Amino acid sequence: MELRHLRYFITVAEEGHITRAAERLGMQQPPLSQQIRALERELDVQLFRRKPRGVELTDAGTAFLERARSILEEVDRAFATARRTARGEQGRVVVGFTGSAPFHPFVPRVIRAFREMYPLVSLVLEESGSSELVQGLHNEDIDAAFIRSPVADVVGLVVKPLLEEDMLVALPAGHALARETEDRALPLSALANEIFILYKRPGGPGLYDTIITACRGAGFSPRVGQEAPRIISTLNLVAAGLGVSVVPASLRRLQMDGVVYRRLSGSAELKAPLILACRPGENSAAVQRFLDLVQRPAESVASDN
Amino acid sequence: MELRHLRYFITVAEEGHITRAAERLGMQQPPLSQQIRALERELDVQLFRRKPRGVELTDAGTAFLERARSILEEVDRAFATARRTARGEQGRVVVGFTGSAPFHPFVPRVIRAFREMYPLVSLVLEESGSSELVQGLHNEDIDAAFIRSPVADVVGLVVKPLLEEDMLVALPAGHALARETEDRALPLSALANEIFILYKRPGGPGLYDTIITACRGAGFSPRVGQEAPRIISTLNLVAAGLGVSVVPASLRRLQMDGVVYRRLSGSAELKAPLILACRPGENSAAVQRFLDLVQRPAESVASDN
DNA sequence: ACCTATCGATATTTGATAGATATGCCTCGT
DNA sequence: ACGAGGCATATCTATCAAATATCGATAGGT
Repeated sequence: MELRHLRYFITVAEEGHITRAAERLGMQQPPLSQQIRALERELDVQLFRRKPRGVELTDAGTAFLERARSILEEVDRAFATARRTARGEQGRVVVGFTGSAPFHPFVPRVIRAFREMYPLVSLVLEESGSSELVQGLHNEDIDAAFIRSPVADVVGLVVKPLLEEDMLVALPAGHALARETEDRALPLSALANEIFILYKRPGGPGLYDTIITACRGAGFSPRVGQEAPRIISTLNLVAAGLGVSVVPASLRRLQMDGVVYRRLSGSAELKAPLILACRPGENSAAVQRFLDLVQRPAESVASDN
Repeated sequence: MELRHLRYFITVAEEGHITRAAERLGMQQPPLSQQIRALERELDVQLFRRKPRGVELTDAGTAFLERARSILEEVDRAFATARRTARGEQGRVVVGFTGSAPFHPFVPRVIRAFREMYPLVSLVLEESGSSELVQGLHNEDIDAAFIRSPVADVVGLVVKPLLEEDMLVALPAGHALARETEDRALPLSALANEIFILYKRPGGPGLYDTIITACRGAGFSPRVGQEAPRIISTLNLVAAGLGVSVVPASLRRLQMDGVVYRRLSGSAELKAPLILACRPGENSAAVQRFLDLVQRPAESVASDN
């Protein structure tokens, strides 16, 4: 059996008339009669009762008609699905991000834009640590990740800097340096005697190294206090008065009681990058759409905090 | 597109290898390659990535594979449905019966047997008055009906007597005739002075006429009291002491408080028939199965009450 | 690094079969 | 009774699926 038989059968059933159906199908009556008979022979079921004026569905024919229609519909749907999947309009994209990434407005903005442009793509979001994200990319558990800094084991991954943002110092509310006018930039060297609460990623260098290096550049070697497993937890420690921290500017959105942010000056190298990591080649079209969308406006949006 | 393309596609997807798939399909590799390409061309979607050793589904191909499989399954189901419907193993049968019919064990027995033999046929049961049932047969609302007596407007319907059963007299519990030993038959003439509560069917002769005729044959003209719209309601009136009634023997199963049944003698013609009515020709196979099943064992079961 | 086996693509031929043409036969309506 | 309408049958044609032969690319062995 072929779909042709179903198409013919449906038309004949709808017309109740082989000759008219043949006309509608753009063919002659005899071959249509033959194909219908061939279908009946294969089914070993009489689908039509031949009447002197036209044909009429048998009960078996009626039952078959329903099914035949739904089969053709499903064929159409299968076509549409394949095409949409090929075009990246349908499918699944798993996006990972570190805890600090979504605070930069770029990330939620681009995710929202993607959902609007490709509503049929199911977008799975996963927050996790940078090393887990990199691992996830290798395992093909995730397709793309927003991370904060170049990672060690990114060999075999594509890493694209999206934007850089300034870093702020986060001070406990009662701190001496927090009393000054907030919007005046603080020289990094002013923090020489502070205890630093830093986010230390287990596997490889992150913002940690960036900060240490910047401090050295400002002429002091920072005293590092407690380390926290996630950026947000460092702020909890700052709020508790255990020290100061240096965090990406977008974290300012996270208004925590007991934490005051101040801009830093004289440390041009103290920037927090936002990086997109993905697997090279072999990405599904939907993933490719996502990557394109993320990178295209990245330049224009750039660092508008 | 034809089902052939789907069959080929699925096999290639499963083998990941065109040459092996061709082998499994009992054909050569080049035509299979061509058909796959033709499918891709029609879809305008690449379904396979050609690798040096075999082929590999693309994401679109994976999405399409699922659908393709379910389409072929649905085709199989459509075939099975058509065949079963043709054989009468699937479909719908609407059976009507008058209120008194199901009390004869033959009716529930045959219905149960049908359900067991043809579990895929949805059997709809409808209790209704004889004239409504006849009307329903004409309107094609019902396919077969168990009725009690030859009906007037059965023209155009097939009417098949299934069995005959004796009739009993139903007496009020306190009645003089009810005091005698119950299992001794009562001559019909003994009821000469009783008031008869009879079921009077609006459209045509029924048991009503049978009873009147039998009484005349026994030498008296019955005094007819209240008439009830359904046989069972006559028994309510009997229980209330408003008179006696004559009902099919199977109604004995309906043990009502205040009603006593006695056999009748000397009235061979006083029989209650059970009749199967249906439309001539043009019945669905499932209905035909039902009619066959009802009539085949009807002779053997006959009148075992 | 080269050579060879593997496997898909391409080119050409063959064959099956869907479809066209011509005609027959049955039924209904006039 | 006759003609028109409509499906079936018979025969022919053309298309397209499949077979055969060959090419080309790649991976893996030596």
